[in-house]
This record gives sequence, C-alpha cells and structure tokens, in this order.
Amino acid sequence: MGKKSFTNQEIAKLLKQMAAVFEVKNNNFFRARAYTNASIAIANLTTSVQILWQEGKLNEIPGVGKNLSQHLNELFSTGKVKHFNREFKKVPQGMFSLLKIRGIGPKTAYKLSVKFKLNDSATAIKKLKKLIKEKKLKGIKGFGEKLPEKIKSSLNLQAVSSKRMLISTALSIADDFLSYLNSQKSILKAEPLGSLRRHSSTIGDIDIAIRTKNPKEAMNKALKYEEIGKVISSGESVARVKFKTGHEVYFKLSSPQEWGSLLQHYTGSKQHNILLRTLAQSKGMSLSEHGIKNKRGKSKKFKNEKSFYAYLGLSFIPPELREGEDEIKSAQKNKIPKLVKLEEIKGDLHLHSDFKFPSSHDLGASSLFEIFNKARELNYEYLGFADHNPKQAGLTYKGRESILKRRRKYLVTQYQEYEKRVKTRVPKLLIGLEIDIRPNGDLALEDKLINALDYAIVSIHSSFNQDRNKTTKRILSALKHPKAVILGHPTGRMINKRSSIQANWGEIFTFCAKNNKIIEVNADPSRLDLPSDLIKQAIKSNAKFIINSDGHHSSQMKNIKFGVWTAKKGWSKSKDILNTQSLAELINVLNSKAVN
DNA sequence: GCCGTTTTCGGCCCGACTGTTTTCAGTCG
Repeated sequence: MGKKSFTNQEIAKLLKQMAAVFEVKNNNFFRARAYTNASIAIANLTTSVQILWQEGKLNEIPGVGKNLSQHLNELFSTGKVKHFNREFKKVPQGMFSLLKIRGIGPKTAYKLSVKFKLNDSATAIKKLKKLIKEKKLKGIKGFGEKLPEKIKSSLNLQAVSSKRMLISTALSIADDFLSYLNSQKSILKAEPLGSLRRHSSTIGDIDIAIRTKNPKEAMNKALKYEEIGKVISSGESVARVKFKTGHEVYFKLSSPQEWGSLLQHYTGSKQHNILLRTLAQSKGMSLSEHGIKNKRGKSKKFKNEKSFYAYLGLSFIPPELREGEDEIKSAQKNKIPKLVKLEEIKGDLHLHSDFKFPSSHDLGASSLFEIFNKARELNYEYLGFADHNPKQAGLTYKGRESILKRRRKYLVTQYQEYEKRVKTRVPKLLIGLEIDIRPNGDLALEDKLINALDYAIVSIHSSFNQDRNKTTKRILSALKHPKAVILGHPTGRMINKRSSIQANWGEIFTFCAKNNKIIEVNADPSRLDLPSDLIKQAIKSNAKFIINSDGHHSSQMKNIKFGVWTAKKGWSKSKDILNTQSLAELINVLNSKAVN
C-alpha cells in the first residue's frame, strides 16, 4: 500500500509525468496539455490539494475536471492511481529523471531512455553523464556537437538551488540589478516582471523588463552587470543569466511602443495569459507580447497595460490578481475591487519590545525610541506592543503579574519621555500581548492578567500537528476569550520550512466574522500568514483582518508592505483591513466583547 | 482531459531561442 498523504508538488509532478507519457506514447497532444495545465495550476496553488479534496472542492482547481478529480480521489484514498501506473509502465522509468534537467523535455528524455535502456530512474542521470563523457550521444539523430555539452552544463548548474526564494530575498537581489540598469543611458526604464511583480509569496526566477529605444546597447549593458556569473541564453530581445549567487534572472527588452504588451505578457501568470488568449480568440483576436492582432491580421501596439486590457473589454487587473482564477470574469463585469494600499495602513499592533523578562519566546531587540521613530517615519497613528506572554514554568501567578506591571510601566514611561522630546505626530500607544494558545485551547495566561491588557493576539506556537478537528476546536476555544481579538499568524506556516496547521478554516472565518475577531495577516516575509488564498476565502465569509509586521527589530517594521501585498493578492479592500481605520474605530473593535 | 455569454462537441496560447538543419523540432516561459 502506498502512502496517502501528498503535497501539491508531488501531485504536480505525477501529472507532469503523465503529460510526458501522453506526449511521446499515446500521440495525444491535447490530452497531454490538459495534464500539463492541471500540473501547473496545482504547482502554483497555495492551498493543499489534499485539503480541497477533503472539502469536496477539487473541481475548483482550474484545469481539474471530472476525470482528474476521480484520479486524485483514488490517489488520496488508496495512495496510488492505477491508470497512472499503467501509463507510466509504457516508457522506460529513467525518462522521468531526465525530465528534471533543463533543456530536456519529453521527446528527448524518451529518445535517450529508450536508446540507452535507462530503465531505472535512480541511476538514469548517472548513466547519462557517463554516456556524455564517453561521447556516445553523438551518433543519435538530432544530436550534434552542442546538445551533449548543453545537457552537461545543465547538470552542473542544477545542483545549486531548487527551492523558491522568499519575496524579500528576490526583491533585494532585483533592486540592486534594477538600480544598475536604471542608471544606464540606453535604458529608459527597468522594472520587475513575473511573480515578483505579482507579489507572490515566493519567487522562482527573477524577471526584469527593460524599456529602450536602443536594444542592442541596452542588452550589452545589461549583460555586463558584474553579478552575472553565466549567460545561459541571449538573443536580440531576451536573455537568461545566472548570477554568481546562483539565482537565475531573465530579462526582456522592448520599445516604448510595445511596453504595455511586454509588461502584461511577462508579468503573467501563465494561467492568466492562457485565459486572456482564449478570450481574445473568442473575439477573433490573437495576443502576443508585441500586441493584439485583430480579425484582419492588423496589429495594435500598447504603450501601457491599461489600454491593453481595455482593448479586450476588461478593466485594469492589478498584477497581484493575475493568477488565472476569476479575475478576468470580474474584469469583464467591471467588478475588480479597489485594493488596499500601503499608504492606508495607520498602525502596527504586533511589535515586540526590548523589555527584559522571562518570556515564553524571543524578545524584541530595538529600543522603544527606535521603534517610535520608525513609526513616525511610516506615518502611523497608533502602535501596539504584543510581546510574548511570560513563561508558565518557573513563575507563579504573582511573578507574572509583577512582570506585566513592570512592563506596562516601562512602556508608558518611555512613551511619555518620547512624547516630551518629539512633541508632534507621536502615534498613540496600545499595550497588548501575544499569548500562546495551548494544545487544549486554553490561553497561556490567567484571565485576570489578560483582562488588564488593551488587547490580546492569540497564536499557536506548539503542537502544530494536531488533527483538523482538534486544531479547529483549539482555535475557536482560544478566541472565545473577550480580550482575544486577534488571531496571530493563523496557519503557523514558515515558508519552505514548516507547513500550515490543518484546520477547518471556513468554520473559523465564519466565527471570526460573527464575533468581531480579527485575523492577522502577518507580514514577516517568511510567514505571510494568513496566506492570500485563505484571505480570499475569508473575505467571502465577511471576516476582517489586521496587517502586522511582527517586528522583533525596528528595521522589520517596513516589512508591513509584504503583508499589504499578501492582502492584495487575497482581494482585500481597505475596509477589510482594521488598521486602515481610525484609532477610534480600532479601539471600538478591540473592546467589543460579544461572543455567541 | 478540459471547457462553454456564438459551442455539451470540437476546439484547445504565442513567440523567442537553440541546435540541428537548409525549413524545422524541441523546449521554455
């Protein structure tokens, strides 16, 4: 019996392999493409497919229809799909390992694995390396001098990095390159494309658009950037390079006349573009990165994206929403919402202070003055400290009470001191706490001490692997406390490190909406939690959010932008976000006590 | 195998780049 738990990446891989088999064996190109489309959709999905299956929502995945739903059902129920396994047996197993090599697709992988009898996926790559070394690829039809070399260099480059990077990492790499490009005379403007422009939580490759009237010179300059370690490919208008750090960067040149189409095309997502082209097709038009061809084959170019979308009868779709879900249908009906903006954020309620005490988790590192200064820089109207609750072990109730009293005094005294010194535009101070939700749903602090706070953020910091029902009850139980108004980093995920807890989010969102509980969008780039797909779902339940930095250092307060981007990707409007509201409004919500 | 505001049948995104050819196939985004 196979295992019964599958990640999205594992499922995407299975579908990709099926597509490869169909492409080389069954001579069914469109069936192959259907599997490829589903594979891409699943690889980009932030919700676990297995959870969607549990909730009977498999058909909500674009590209997954009746048949694939049945196959996935079989996969989750029995640990395997008989149909898939039958198809896989039609090709040498080594073919699937070769597919991982950049530059080798289904046709080449099949050809090589048949020719050299690469029947074992575990040894196929090793054997291929040996064959290249012994120059045995030369005689094969379609293989000249360069292809073996290309495969060899792909294999050498491959080992470096496989995981997608955090958006914060990608942004800092891109920003350096962009400022280099933007300082070149021949370059009018350079800006990010792809998932970085769509503000995805993780980024694969860094894509850059370059606007120029002199493409030859611009390409020359771009390729001379000192961080470039290797040029993978380069033509007149596009190039792919590898930085010395191992990161792959792709850049694309265009004239000002075609700039709108270029931005649109390479911002993607791929799914979004496929849907756009299907729409264009139904209108007798044809899309490319150069423009739109009408029925009579006449081309129209676009200087900006707005006119491009308008030509297709669509209102402008912000990059954050271009994920190939329902954004095109919304744009057709002129129903794209006005998304929340960074400038609308009026405060941050999840900051950790440097007050020293035996805390259950890590303390903040910056002085309060540094934090107040930063808050003024960000034009905040209010500011809330939510240090972790004092330890349970080794402290008595009296001990905890005394700690929290001293903490309040420290915060208030420092604040008054700062007010005296600075006088103007000093944000209002709120004193909260981030309290652990214990495995049984209790809060890790006595009621009386909780009630003395302005507010409490309640968060899970332990026992992440409880089952779905237990976790759901645990969270709801914690939120029943009148002071527990904010659910901190709800899923507990750490991107690339720890997966989300399993819970019935629909039930939690409904509860929050009904009882004025606020869901945090934690802006720490390694969390981005609540993730955008769940934000989108929660908005449908009328739940409200607060975007917090969770800063343990004043320099992290500016991370709030990552939270805003995540909220945007979840289709949030400013009225969905509590900390776009005035202090009076905020306090009103923090003090509302009704729990049914 | 998926999908639907001309369709539940009959279509299925488009172009750049590379390497091998000499007009095209494969791969990628």
